[in-house]
Amino acid sequence: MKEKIKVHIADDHMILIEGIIAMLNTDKEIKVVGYSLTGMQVLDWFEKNNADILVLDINMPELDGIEVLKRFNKKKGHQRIIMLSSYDDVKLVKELTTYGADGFISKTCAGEHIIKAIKSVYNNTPYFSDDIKEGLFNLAIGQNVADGSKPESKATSSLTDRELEVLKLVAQEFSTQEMANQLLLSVNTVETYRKSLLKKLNVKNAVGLAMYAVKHKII
Amino acid sequence: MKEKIKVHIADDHMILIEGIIAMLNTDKEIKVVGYSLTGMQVLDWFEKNNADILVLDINMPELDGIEVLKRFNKKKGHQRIIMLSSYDDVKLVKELTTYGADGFISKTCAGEHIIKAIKSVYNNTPYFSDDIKEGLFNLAIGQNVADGSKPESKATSSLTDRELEVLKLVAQEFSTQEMANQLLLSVNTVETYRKSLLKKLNVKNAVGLAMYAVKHKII
DNA sequence: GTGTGTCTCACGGTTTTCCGTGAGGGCATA
DNA sequence: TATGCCCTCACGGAAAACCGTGAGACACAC
Repeated sequence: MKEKIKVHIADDHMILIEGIIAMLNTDKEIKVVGYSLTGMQVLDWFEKNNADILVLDINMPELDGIEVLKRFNKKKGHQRIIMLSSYDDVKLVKELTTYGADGFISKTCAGEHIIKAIKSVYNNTPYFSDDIKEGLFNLAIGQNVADGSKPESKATSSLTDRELEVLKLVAQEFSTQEMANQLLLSVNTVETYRKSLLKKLNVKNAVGLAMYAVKHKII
Repeated sequence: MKEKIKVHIADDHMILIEGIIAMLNTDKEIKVVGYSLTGMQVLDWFEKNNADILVLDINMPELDGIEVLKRFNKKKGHQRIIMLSSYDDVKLVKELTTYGADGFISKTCAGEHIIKAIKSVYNNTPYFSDDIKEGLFNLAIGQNVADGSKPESKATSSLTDRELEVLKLVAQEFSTQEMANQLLLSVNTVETYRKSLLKKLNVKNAVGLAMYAVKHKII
């Protein structure tokens, strides 16, 4: 009998982790060897231990799955990573694959997909759950395919400190005037940052900024 | 041997449901007799079937747990309801208990708490998980207890169909003019809905609306 | 049949956002 | 030292959002 596939699970919901463990343990070829509730825990765990597969939730407080993925990639061994997405982070898929994600499953799909995904990526075959595929398809036919994602995500981390501050405040319903007071800046200056953000993030208005902040866990 | 406690589970994440089922089935006194992925499914299910306990997620698309709870209460039989909260909906606890919620558990706590909660409320003892208790405590000492939450959350699910449509569009960066075109309405009318939303949801601007939509999984 | 609520629209006014453009100072690095 | 990037601020104008108020039509419930 060959060795079992060693899996580590990261999600901020203990209940979900327990559920996945219970499910995975019904499969003879898979063994859960650890879990983490935060991004930091994941990195810590992999300092001292190892697993073949990391099932990684995108949405976690503090250090989110995206950030973990990025840091992981740098010193990546032979581990494969499956991203768990809570809402449809379809736009992120392309970007995250470049960072080394090997599979995507949405939490809304049945648990058996996790087992499928694990076995698939373990055999070097990327796995995408059906709704992710569908989302990608819709994205492709709905708008231009070969543009947005790249420059948009490229800009993602190219925000300056001030821009980031303003972005956070915008997403908290503050007006330009209020932000100026809070940051001890001129209203004009805050407006400049706002304009810069609109352009960089390629959104139409403050709502777009707020949604961006949510998606990227800036707030 | 006495009859098992019949449980119905409602959550929009299939994986979570499967996990909870796997866990609950390890307990001899509990039996999962059904599950739902949406609020509507819950109501439909209880039209034809019955359970002792309903484990109800607060955050579900379309008809959320709060609304289900309200409608449920009206024609409630002897069922007990345990609310599953994903983020700390501490402010809602008081209100939801008045609507008939018998227990609260946060998804961040271990799964065994669900079992405890089920047995507890089945014996007519309300159950609150530790972090919910802690949250309530912090709320109590941190700020005034008996204020805001009521009017704010009361409005929560009392949005009309049109308001909900507008809310969705606002959260997608559409301007009033664009919404008017899309909904075949006058700009004035759309503005009316927008104003109504601002008041009902007690937010300051479009960003507030968008954030509300995100929190309540309307988009 | 009288109220309650939703949907629809209007008007006038204030405030805020959005847009373009320009510009000086500081700091790093090529 | 020159180039580039960031931070800071300004002005003027167009567009949109925000605010209050009122009102007609329809439906449903008490």
